[in-house]
Amino acid sequence: MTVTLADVAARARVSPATVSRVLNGNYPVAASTRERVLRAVDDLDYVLNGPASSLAAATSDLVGILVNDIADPFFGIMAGAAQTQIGGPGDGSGRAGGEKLAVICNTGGSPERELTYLTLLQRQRAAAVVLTGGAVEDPAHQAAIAAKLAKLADAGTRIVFCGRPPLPEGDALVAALAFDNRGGGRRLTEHLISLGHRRIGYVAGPPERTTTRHRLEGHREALRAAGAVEEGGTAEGAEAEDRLTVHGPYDRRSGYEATLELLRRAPDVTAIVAANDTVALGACAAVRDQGMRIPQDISVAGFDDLPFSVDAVPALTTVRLPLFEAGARAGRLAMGKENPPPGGIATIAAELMIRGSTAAPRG
Amino acid sequence: MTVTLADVAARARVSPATVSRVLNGNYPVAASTRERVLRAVDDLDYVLNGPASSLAAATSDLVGILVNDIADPFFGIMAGAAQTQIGGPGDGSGRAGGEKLAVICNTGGSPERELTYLTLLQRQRAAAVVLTGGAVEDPAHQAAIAAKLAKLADAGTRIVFCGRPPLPEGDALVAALAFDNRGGGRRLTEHLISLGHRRIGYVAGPPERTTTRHRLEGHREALRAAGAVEEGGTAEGAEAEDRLTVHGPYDRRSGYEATLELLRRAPDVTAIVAANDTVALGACAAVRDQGMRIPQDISVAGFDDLPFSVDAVPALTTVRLPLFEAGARAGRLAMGKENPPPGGIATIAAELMIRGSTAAPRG
DNA sequence: CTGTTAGCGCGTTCAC
DNA sequence: GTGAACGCGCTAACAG
Repeated sequence: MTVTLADVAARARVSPATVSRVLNGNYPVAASTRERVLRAVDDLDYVLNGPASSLAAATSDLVGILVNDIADPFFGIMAGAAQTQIGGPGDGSGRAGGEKLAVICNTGGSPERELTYLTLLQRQRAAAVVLTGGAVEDPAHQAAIAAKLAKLADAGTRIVFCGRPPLPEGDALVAALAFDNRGGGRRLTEHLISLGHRRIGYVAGPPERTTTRHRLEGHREALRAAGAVEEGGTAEGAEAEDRLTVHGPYDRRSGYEATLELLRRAPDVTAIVAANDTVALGACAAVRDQGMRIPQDISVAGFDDLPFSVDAVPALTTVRLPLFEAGARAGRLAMGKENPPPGGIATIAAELMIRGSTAAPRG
Repeated sequence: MTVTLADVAARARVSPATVSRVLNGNYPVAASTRERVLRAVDDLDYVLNGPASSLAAATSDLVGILVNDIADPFFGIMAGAAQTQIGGPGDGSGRAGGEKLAVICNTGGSPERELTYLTLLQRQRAAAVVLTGGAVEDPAHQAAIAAKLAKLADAGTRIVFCGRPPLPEGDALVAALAFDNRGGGRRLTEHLISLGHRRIGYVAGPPERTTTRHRLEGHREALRAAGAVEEGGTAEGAEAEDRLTVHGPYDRRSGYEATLELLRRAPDVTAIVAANDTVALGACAAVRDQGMRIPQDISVAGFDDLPFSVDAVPALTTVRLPLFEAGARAGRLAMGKENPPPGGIATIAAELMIRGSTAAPRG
C-alpha cells in the first residue's frame, strides 16, 4: 500500500542504502545514480517515513516552541518569527527536503502542561526546544522543569529560552534571550515621574511570574529613586505600594476590572501603568467608562508595543520589545545557525515609546 | 545510556509486551502488575520512544494545525482553542499518557509552505490535520492540496477544515467548518445602507483567497439589492465597484494605505468597510490622520470581532465570528470525539455587532 | 491475563 | 561509489 525506500530502490535499480544516501545528501553519490533515484522518488510519490528514520537515526526533525498563550500576539509574533528560521524556505515543490518541523505548543501558562509538552517533545526526540515568555516562580516547578530540560539536553536536544530569564542554576545547557523587563519598567515610570506624576496605579500580571515581578520591580525602583513613595522596607511604604498595585491575568478584562478597583482605592491617582498593552487597553476602557479623559484626566501606559497599540486612541505610551527579532534569533539558535551569546545569556533592550496616552497631570 | 522498554520490563519482572500494554492502556492488565510496571517506569524515569512506537504502530500521536499567520489573533484564537481539545487535560504529573501532540504550523499564507507542511505531517504519519483560514483559489494549488490531502486521508490521517470552505470536489474525506463570510458581509453592508450610506469604500483582503472573495461578494450583494450601484454585469456598475474597492494584505498597514487611496479616488465616500478588524484599525488611523471624525464624518466597519475591537475608539462595528468555539469543535472533530456534521460540512453563523464606529452619514 | 515471536522502515557500519 | 547486513525500540499478532 504505502511506498517504502525499498520500492524506490527497486525501481531505480540500486540498493536501499543508496536511496537513503541520496535523500539525506550526506554521502557522495554519482550524479547519474542520484538522478535515477530522484526520478523514482517522484514517479512513486515516495514520502520518507519519519518515525522509521528518527528511530534509526536516534533524532527527529521536530523543533518545539512553547508559548503561554498563542491567542496573544505577544507570543504569536515570537513563535511565528522563530518558525521562519526553522521551517526553512521550502523549495516550492512541496517535496520537503531536510526541513525541520517547527511546532508550536500552547501551555496556557500552566506549568503542568509545560512539563507535559516537554515530555511529549522528549518522547519525540525533538531536535530543539524553544521556551518563550516568563516562567512561574514556584520552586517545585522550577526544579521539575530544570530536571526535565537537563534530560532533554542530555539526549541531544538543544534548549533555547526566549523572553525568559535563565535558570537559577545558570546551566550552561541553554542559550537564553532575556528581555530587559526591569529596565523597561523603570524607564516607563521615570517618564511618568518626569511629567509630574506621583500617585501611579499599577495593574500587574499574575503573581509568581518572572515577567510580572521584573516589570513591577522596575516600576518601584523608579518610584523609590524619585522619593515618590517611602522605602518599601518600611511598613508605610510597603502598604502604600500594595494599595496601588492590583494583580490579574494578562488580559483585557483584568485591565478593566483592576483599574476600576484602583480608582476605588485611590481616586487621586493621576496615572495607571499596565503590565502589558492588552491590559492597558482594558484600563483605557475603564477610565473612559468612568467619564475621565486620557491623558487629560489620567495617563495610561502599557508594555510590549504590540501592533495595535499605536492605533489606540490616544496612541499608547508603552515599552517596545523587539519580539520578532528575538523570536527569529531564538529560532536560529535552536537550529545551531547562530552561536550562543557569551555566557549563554543575552539581555534584549526595551525601548520606551512615548505617545499620546501620557501627559502631565492637571493642576 | 537511554532507558528502554526492556529495561522497565526487566525491573518489573514482566515481559516488554506487558509494559507496552500498561503504557497504552489498550489491553487488560492485572492491577498488581500494572502497579509494579508503573513503579519501574517512575524509578527509571522512563520515557517512551515516540518514533519507535509510531513505526511499530504505523501512526503517530501528532496532530497538525495549519494557520496562515500565527501572529494574527484570528488564527491564534482558533489554533489555541483546537489545541485545548487535542492536548488532553494532562494529569498534572507531566508524565504524558495517551495525549496527542497538537502542533501549530505557520504557513505565512504561502501555498508552497502549506504543501511542505502537509508533506512533513504526512512523513510523520500525523493522526490528524486541521487546516484553518481561507484557501488560495489558484486551481493548480487547489489540485495539489487536494491530491496531498487525499493521500493523507488514505494513510489514515483525519482531515478537518476550520473557517475554510470545502474542496470543490466535495470529497467525503474531510469535515469542514465554514464561516458564513458572505452572509456576514452582506448583513454588515445592509446595516450601513439602512443608516443611509450609498457610497461605501471597501478595503478587501488579498485577491484569490476564498475569504476575501466571499466577504466582498456579500458586500456587493447588499449594494446591488439596494440599488446603490448598478448591476455589476454592466460596464458602468463593474467600474464603479472596482473604483471603490482596494485589495491588500490582512494587516494594519494595508488598511491605512488603502483607505488613503480610497479617499483620494472617491472623496465623497461616507463609509469604509474593511476586510477584517486589523485592517479596520488601520483604516481608522488613516481617517483620523485626514482630519475626519469617526463616525460623524465617515463610518468604519470591520470583520471578525477580535478582542481588541470593542476597545477601539469608537468601538468597532463588525461581524462576530465564534473563533474559539469553531476551533474547539475542529479540535474535537480531529480527535474523533465528535461526529462530523451531516454532509461533512457545517456553516457557522456570523453575527453583526453594531457599535459606535458606524452612524448615519451627515447631511 | 501474560509471554514469545516477528517485523515496522530506515540509517549505518562494514566490505567490496 | 555502491551493496549487504544488522539493529534502532516498540507493537501486534499469536499462543498459552
